Amino acid sequence: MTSKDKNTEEIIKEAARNVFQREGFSGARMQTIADEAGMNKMMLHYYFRSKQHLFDVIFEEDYTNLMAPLAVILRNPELHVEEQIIRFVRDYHETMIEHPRLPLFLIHEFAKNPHKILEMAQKAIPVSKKEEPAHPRLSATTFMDQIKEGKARGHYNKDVDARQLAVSMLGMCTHAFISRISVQTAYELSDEQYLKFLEERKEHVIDHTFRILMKPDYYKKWKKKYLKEKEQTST
Amino acid sequence: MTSKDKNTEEIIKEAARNVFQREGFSGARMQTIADEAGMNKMMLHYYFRSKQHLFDVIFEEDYTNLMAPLAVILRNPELHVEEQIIRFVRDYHETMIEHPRLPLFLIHEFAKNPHKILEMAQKAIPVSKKEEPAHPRLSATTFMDQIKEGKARGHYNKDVDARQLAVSMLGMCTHAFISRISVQTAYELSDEQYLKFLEERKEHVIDHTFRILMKPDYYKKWKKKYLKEKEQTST
DNA sequence: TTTTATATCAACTAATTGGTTGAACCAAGT
DNA sequence: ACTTGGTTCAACCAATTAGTTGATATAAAA
Repeated sequence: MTSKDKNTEEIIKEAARNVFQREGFSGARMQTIADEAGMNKMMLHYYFRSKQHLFDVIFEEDYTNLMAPLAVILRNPELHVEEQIIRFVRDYHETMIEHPRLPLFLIHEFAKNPHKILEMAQKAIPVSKKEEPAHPRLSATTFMDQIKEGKARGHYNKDVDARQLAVSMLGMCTHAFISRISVQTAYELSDEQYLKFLEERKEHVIDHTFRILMKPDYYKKWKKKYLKEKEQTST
Repeated sequence: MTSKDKNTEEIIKEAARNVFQREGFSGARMQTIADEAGMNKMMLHYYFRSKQHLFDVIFEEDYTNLMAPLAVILRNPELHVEEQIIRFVRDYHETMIEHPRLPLFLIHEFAKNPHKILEMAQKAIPVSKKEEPAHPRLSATTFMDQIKEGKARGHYNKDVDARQLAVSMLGMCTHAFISRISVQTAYELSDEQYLKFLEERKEHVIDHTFRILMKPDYYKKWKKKYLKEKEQTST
């Protein structure tokens, strides 16, 4: 039955996702996945042939569904940098609150197998025609250029480095998820409190990023406008 | 011979360190370690009994020698927060430029085995007497209190959250190391260029952190003082 | 020189773990 | 009823890998 097929396939993927994200590729055991899926080990091979293949399917799915859309925001030439940042940070947090182990999982496997995964990234994020196809890019010229422009207009700090800023922003996003246990232990937070911390963090990271990027006057103006907008959307 | 003993022991540890940091515990193979140490696999067991024990020795060594001293900076009641931040960020970068795989390695193993590693952390960083011994802490009350005081004096932004700031600072520190390949690929940097990027980053992260923390006027004053001091020390 | 303790290795064992087999099951289609 | 197709499983196999053995070298101690 194809309907039941699809179902068990999904069950397996869900279990595999959990185990892989928890243990990494080499730490994961097919038996563990089978157990958590509540079925025989054979099923995994029946539907996905090998551990490697099962992993690839899941990794690619996670990457394309969850990470790639985020990367795309920062390459969207239709959006102003400030809007790019706001959307990226928000979407990032909303996605990762649903998949808290994803950041560390992706980064770890990425580090262990850069070549293979860069290829996948290239497929998942189609490079726009104008750009050099030689090297895959993860963040964007657009982003950089717009910051240059903001400096010229006197809105942004002249001594801020766009590349350094981007790394800082990403770091601020990832760290709360990647180092969850340290943070939770250090601040003695329950799971619910930690969730609240993450929800709040979203707006803090936006704020932090803009404090780095913008000149004080422009920041104040932006903040006022931003708070007003937020109040309108929340009512 | 005890002198030769010490030597081979060090050789093994060095090889193991590399392999473990590269592959993680479950990805590492005893044979690989033996190969990279240029000796028989038996030697590893002769000197360190088991894979787990070898791993523990190295992990604890790395943690106590490299991470613990950094954590201690943020709990030092003798130092002003601003000085704490400057020293932490600098030391962090200097340490990790020497051991670029360490951050991801520690975080990954930490996430896989929080309980065991929290115990180790507790041993490595003796908790000062006044504090509640129940839960191990990674960052500090001192840090928090001083920021409160800075706000009261009107130096720091009232709406900055000390905990959020700490996570942001740590994230800004770690991310350049943890996501090296992404960053290097995105910006198309050679290894030397990446090293330069990291060297520069040190000062950027300090700057970013203070831009988040301080009110514009106070930041300007600090910056002026800071640049003057830097020029003096570099001559 | 002989003894003794440590260090080293090639070859082996034991345990783990990814992957396979062949039989049973089950739900259409005839 | 019975054939056919995909689905499921317990038991098995093969490969990998942590850990051991027993023999040999070496060099200090007697």
